Amino acid sequence: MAAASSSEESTRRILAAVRAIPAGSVAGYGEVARRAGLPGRARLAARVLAGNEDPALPWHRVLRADGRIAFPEGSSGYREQCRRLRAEGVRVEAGRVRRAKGPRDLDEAVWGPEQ
DNA sequence: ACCGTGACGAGCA
DNA sequence: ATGCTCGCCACGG
Repeated sequence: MAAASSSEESTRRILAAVRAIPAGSVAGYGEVARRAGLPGRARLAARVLAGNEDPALPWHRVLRADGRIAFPEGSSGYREQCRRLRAEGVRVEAGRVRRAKGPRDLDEAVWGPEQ
């Protein structure tokens, strides 16, 4: 699949990738970018979310690669994201999504729905 | 055109 | 785990 060219299309693809994250699971910015056909463009994914206005977009399911919430702790965005994630049954502790411990498939198991 | 900034990420100390 | 550097790139000043 060819990489997206116009910024408009990149934005469209990134939004589609975010909408594709199932409720109860999360994805990293870089992962979203990859799924959008834009490897290495995590910052673009972040920018797109920052400018999004669609209230139906599940932006709260996107986290940093280390599982932490990207907003500064205590900010309104931080609190809102925490709240929305918990409402979907995602475990959040100290601004970071709780992953089960132990070896597992890195992608699906780590970022998949809480077990 | 240059530079600082940012809802980032991988690598390395 | 924590912190830093560097790569990435769109934007605003």
